[in-house]
Amino acid sequence: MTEATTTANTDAPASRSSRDKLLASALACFDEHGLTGMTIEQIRRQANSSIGSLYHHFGNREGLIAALFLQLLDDQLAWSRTAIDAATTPYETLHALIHGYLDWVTHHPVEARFMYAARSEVARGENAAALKEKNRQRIGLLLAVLKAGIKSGSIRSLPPETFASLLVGPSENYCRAWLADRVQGKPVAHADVFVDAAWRAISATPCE
Amino acid sequence: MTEATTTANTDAPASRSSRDKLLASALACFDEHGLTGMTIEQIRRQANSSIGSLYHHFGNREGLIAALFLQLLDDQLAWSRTAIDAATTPYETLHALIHGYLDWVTHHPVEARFMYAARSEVARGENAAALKEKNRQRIGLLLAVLKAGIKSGSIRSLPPETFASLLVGPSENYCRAWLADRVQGKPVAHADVFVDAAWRAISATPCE
DNA sequence: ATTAATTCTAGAATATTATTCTAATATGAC
DNA sequence: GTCATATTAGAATAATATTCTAGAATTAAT
Repeated sequence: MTEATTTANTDAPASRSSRDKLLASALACFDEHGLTGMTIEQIRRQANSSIGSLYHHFGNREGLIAALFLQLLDDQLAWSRTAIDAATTPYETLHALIHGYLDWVTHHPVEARFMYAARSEVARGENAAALKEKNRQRIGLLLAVLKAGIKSGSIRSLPPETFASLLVGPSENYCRAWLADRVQGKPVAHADVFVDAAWRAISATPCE
Repeated sequence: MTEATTTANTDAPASRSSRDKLLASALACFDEHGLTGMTIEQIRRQANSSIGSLYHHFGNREGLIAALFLQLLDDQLAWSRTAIDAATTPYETLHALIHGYLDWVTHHPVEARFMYAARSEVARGENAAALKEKNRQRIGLLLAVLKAGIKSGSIRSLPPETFASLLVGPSENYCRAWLADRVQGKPVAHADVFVDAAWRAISATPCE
């Protein structure tokens, strides 16, 4: 579903593996019925697959949800990876991070809605460790940049565990609101507002 | 469960209605097994109730979850209501709002975890309207204060639909991280950081 | 190419869980 | 007390997840 949603797939539909079709089908069923409403039978039928095949690939319902979640998480990180790696200053890093996040959600609303809905279940299930590891990588990368900024004086000293929340908290909150139809403007349309707010929150000299 | 967690209940346990016992039991089962893992049978047994009673009060599983969610939402709003009403300036309002939120989550971790987990399901179920109405009330109150602030020049002009995210986004994000054991410090311990960040985000003169 | 090992698919059988349904019991109004 | 209504009970049923066994496809080795 990664490929299918991000690019026009040049391969014939039949070339998509059974596993991928099941993941794509799970996402579609989630969109239609919600996380608790979607059933194994629906997913299996829409993927033209069998119960046996589904359980062979994913073990159980939770495994299917976790697999979809982790794949989407990789997608999301890859989306802004290039821009983040190209950034040289803390501000550029922050800009790439937030803009990339807002942009990904704007272009993948169903995927994002699924991730918000599934995260807490994944975090307590069998694959909790895999999720924690990916989180640590992301946070580690970010904290390194910020600590350098603190030393150089461009970023003020704050409790390290609050940095991530200050940076992406407003963006995440707005994305959730958008996906729940509580606000109308696409997330990426407010990128400047959220980048600016993040910079004000952590910059030593926000008014210059 | 509301009473039980916020105050020492002076009534005898038997005085608690069957409905309330079911709600309390649902919360406990959620804590132990997660939203998708908790079963009607578990909830019924822990509440010393019957299947018929449960369905009489809540209609179905979704109704039970929604009832618990909406009750906790009222709890949460009431928690900081006094402080918010007492506030006279935009900064005081903002302070009361954020501090109250962080304080409630800190003192009601299980309830908060449940709310984060259940919100998206409630938002698409039968009780979506009830949730939307409560949200509108909260947002409306807030926007009134902010618009007055913009007119008086103390708050800068921003897209109205981004205000709520700028104010509570970081706090909410941090609370989720805390409840998922990704950070250690209690949310309310960082209240100053988040109040300050919110003020920087929306103030016309953050550096004075 | 043939065999053997492995992976994958199928779907009936089973187990688990949610929900319905009917009857009985309490509660409150008059 | 009698009626009406609300509540409780739990067996019966329906919906759903999971297991299990067998067979088909694929791969690797010779």
